[in-house]
Amino acid sequence: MRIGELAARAGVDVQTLRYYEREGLLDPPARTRSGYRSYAPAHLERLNFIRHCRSLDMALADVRRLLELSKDKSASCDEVNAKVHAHLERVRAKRAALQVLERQLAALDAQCASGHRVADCGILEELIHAAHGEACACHAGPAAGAREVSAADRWRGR
Amino acid sequence: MRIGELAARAGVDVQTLRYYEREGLLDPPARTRSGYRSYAPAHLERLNFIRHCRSLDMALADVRRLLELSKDKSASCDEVNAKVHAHLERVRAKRAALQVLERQLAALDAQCASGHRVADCGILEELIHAAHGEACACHAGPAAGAREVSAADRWRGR
DNA sequence: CTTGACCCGATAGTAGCTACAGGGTTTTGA
DNA sequence: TCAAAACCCTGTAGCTACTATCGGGTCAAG
Repeated sequence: MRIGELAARAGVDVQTLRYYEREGLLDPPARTRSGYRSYAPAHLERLNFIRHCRSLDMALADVRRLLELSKDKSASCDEVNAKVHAHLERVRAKRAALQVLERQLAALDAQCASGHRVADCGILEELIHAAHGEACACHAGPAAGAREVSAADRWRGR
Repeated sequence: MRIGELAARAGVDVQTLRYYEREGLLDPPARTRSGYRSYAPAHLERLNFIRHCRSLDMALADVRRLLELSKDKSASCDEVNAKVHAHLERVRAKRAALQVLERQLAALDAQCASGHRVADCGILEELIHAAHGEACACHAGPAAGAREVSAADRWRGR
């Protein structure tokens, strides 16, 4: 199986496969004489596993570790459980933060009266006004929850 | 006001301010003879506006546009309204996707029986099993909703 | 006059791809 | 038989919104 076929079968981009190989998630396949990658069915299985984990929004580093762990059948699976559980908690936290954010934006969106000029745009006014009250960020205003979104946006990087 | 003070007052990193300046979000301030940045109070106001928009998870490109628009008081505010509304819709979609994801992960997490070895780890088994059923991605399986999360993760980039 | 806190610009790194550029190879069909 | 199209290769740069580090300059206190 050449790279294009594997990519099509798994529904990913060819570039992504080369990227996974570079990152050590997919074993380097055999090569034809002309240097083309030649994949075995096992590669497709592994790739499907990776994509499934990614569809659950797991970090590639975690996926790589799960792949390692799954090789050693006699190893303890505590780490697997912990990883999945920790990931669930992060997703939970992020979803909660987005819920707060959604409410704030909905309120902002509702400010849009029929003012057609920027001069009396309720949204801009609200944005500027809120910005004033928020300076110094040393109190727990309504934006405190949302502020965590930006941080949470990077949770996979930790 | 030097950069350190402005950063402290707005609760951001000094580097972030230099970044905002480079990106055209903050006007270049005056400089002292030795080249230090010297900010006016207006810079703090503007910065607070930016940080408030960011706390609502808006993209910097959108913030930059809002700043431009807010200068011309006689301009139409349709674009402001549209931007905020579109942003709200993206947040809504992402939150919904995360909700689906959360359910899937919770189910996965519940698979963790008391098997202590990888060989009989319910989670790994489930991950591998699900990956099999998912190949080709041409049907709408339970992961279809979650798959949008990864895509949604990049919605700001579009 | 030295120590430490501050500041400068430039560069590189983060996650997970995606999109080139500038080549070589294989397949198809006229 | 040969040309075009479709595929493949490596390497590099781009995306977001920062953050960190480097090597050096400046300033205030003691």
